[in-house]
Amino acid sequence: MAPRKDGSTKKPMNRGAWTPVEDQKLAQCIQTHGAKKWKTVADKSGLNRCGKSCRLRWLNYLRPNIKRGNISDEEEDLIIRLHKLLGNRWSLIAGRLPGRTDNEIKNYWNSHLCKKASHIEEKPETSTTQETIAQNNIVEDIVMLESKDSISGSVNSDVSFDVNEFLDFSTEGSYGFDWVNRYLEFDPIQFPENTKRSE
DNA sequence: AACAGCCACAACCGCCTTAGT
DNA sequence: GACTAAGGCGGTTGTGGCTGT
Repeated sequence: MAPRKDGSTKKPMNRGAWTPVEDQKLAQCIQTHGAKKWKTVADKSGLNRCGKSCRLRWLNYLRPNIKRGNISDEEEDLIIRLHKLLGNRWSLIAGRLPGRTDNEIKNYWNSHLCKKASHIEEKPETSTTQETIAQNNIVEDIVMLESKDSISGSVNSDVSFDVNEFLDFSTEGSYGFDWVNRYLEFDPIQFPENTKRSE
């Protein structure tokens, strides 16, 4: 077997499905060391798993407040809309869906929504040039906001929403749908002022 | 009942970015 | 500024379960 790219040529790491015992050990270790120092967590847990693997397991499965399965129609609709805006930026999309992981959304997209979306794509009755330009601006806004998490308040004077509110999905109730409705439910013909920024 | 094909999901891989020195 | 290790992300693969024949 060729040496792994991560440089670990020594003792082989555990791979494959996680056992309940491993989950328990990992959770305990994260409680002690925090969910950030994955190298430390991997070392101290004694699981013989790499940091990456621990991180993935925690983020996708063990993390508290995680929602599993039963993606609602509302969430599904949001995923489709966000994917139309953001493309395969799964982590960004997941950031708008509290309790959902990028991996889960990615899987759900690939297995459920990919065909559905391409169906919709085949008859792009609502896609106008104006809307496309507006959507591109929204994507730029989102990416920019993600990179400016230290800045509070309005980043772009043309964008009339609060950044902290925009990025705060910590509360179960907020759900993150308001902002997207504000963006996505506008009709460029009915609300031409929404597309002004593209001029 | 047995088998093949399909589907869903967990996990891994490799690349890129970021942080630390 | 250069280098290295770790983290983060998207793409891909492996596998178990389900369904149809």
